[in-house]
Amino acid sequence: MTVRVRFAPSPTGYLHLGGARTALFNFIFARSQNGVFILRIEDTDKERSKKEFEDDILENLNWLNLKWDEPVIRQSERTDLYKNVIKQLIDQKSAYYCFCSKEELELRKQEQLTRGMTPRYSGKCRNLTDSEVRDNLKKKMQYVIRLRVPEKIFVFNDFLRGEIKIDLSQVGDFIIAKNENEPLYLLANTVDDHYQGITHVIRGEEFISTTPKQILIYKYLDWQVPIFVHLPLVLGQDRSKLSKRHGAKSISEYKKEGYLPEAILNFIILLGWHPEKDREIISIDEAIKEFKLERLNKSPAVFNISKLNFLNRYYLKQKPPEEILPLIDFSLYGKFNGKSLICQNGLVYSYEKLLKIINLAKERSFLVSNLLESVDFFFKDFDYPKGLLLWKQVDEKKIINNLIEIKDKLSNLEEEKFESLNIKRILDELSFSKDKGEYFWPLRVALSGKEYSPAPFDLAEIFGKSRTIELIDKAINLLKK
RNA sequence: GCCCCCAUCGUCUAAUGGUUAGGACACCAGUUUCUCAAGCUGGCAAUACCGGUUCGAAUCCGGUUGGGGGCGCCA
Repeated sequence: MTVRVRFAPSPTGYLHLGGARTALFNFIFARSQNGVFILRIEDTDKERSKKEFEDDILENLNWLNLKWDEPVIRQSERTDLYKNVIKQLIDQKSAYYCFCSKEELELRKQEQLTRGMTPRYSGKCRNLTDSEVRDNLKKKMQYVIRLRVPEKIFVFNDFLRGEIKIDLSQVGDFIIAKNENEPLYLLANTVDDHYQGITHVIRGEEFISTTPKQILIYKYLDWQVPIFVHLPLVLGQDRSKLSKRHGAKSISEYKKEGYLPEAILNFIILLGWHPEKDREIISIDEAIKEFKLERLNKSPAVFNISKLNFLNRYYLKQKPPEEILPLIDFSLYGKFNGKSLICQNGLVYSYEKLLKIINLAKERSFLVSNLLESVDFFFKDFDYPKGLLLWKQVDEKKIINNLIEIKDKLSNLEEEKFESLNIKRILDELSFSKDKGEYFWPLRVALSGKEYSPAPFDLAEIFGKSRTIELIDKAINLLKK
């Protein structure tokens, strides 16, 4: 039998890390079994469902490269299907009309709660006769449709947790539809899982307690019950469920901040699953090869940003600069036309030079969004305090002298040899048997204006001969003042 | 309050009856270096508690405690 699994989000919020993780486990399981991964949008709640959220979910699943195999199903487009099932359940007396008012129910619920009981429906409308129901409907009384729940101990099997026992007498007859045309989650979800031939329901642990209710629907309709796999939850730093309402960041926010999809996927797959050997860096393709449902964890995982940051740095370092370049927003630094960058101060950087800059910068940042911050001196005129040029206790005159020496040597270096290796050699020769800092430090400050930066010879190559000389002159003049 | 789930370093986790309880992140130190970052080397750090089963328990069983989830005409 072909494995068929689904990710079934409701479009009532942006796709967040927890949702992406559920989608990922479904996706990986499907791929590992040569199965089918389905995306279903559960938009039965017309009040809260928004197109904006649906678009966000689709867009970000695509960005994460979690591609679904069949056209997207929207519950709002399948009302006929639910209608038939609701009718059948009523006809066979598995479900019934309930005319109790919301106020009445709320009152009873509060009463039960204060008495320390689990709130449940009394079953007041359970045994209304057909004619009573007809009369009430004729009178246009407000109603809902409830499922008849037997009072017995119900046992079901969870793939990870084994047998779970729930006392149905504590559950009570629950609402499956607002009316003949409007199913609620519990019903719509079950009907779709059945008609879409879902074999494994892989979803969050928060659904464990509703599972018996859903299985009851399967039983009433004589449908094959799928295998249930309840994933442990992802908890926030405060150890509560990571959810939209708790301000969990959306995937699109992570994207905007400069996280790479590879890093996010690697991060979330380790939340509740681990490959057999001690391995932290794992791609989705590798994970698919060795994925086994059995190795899924049962305990919740606390979300921890520093590991995500570590992974992002790792993947950023691995990524060739030409793949990073298109991800960068150059508008902060000048006009980028796809080939070269023209800075506000008139400096121009070719595509090749931008790649070199990215190579230097990616060692110093773990996010794409602030990648160029550490090397912004390339793109603008900058100032720095005179004292920054000084190295240890070496006096100003010596530093001026050294900068002049460097300048002379570099001036003599031919344009086409103005490369990092050659420049480094010159600096090494000048500082031979001396404290290297006397030469490297002031040049580095002259070229970057910063206390911390990449190596001066790398900066010089990218700046090019004339800009390098210009910046050295600027430093010398600053010292002479 | 009631029901359900869970329990190994601060965090993510490995070890499915026999290991000095392993790895990764974070943190700290050393190394490299003109600076920063990266890299490399090392260090700190855990089986929640109490009983039981067993020659032997992180692992199996019971209880306690702690954490989480659910108890909607939300999903």
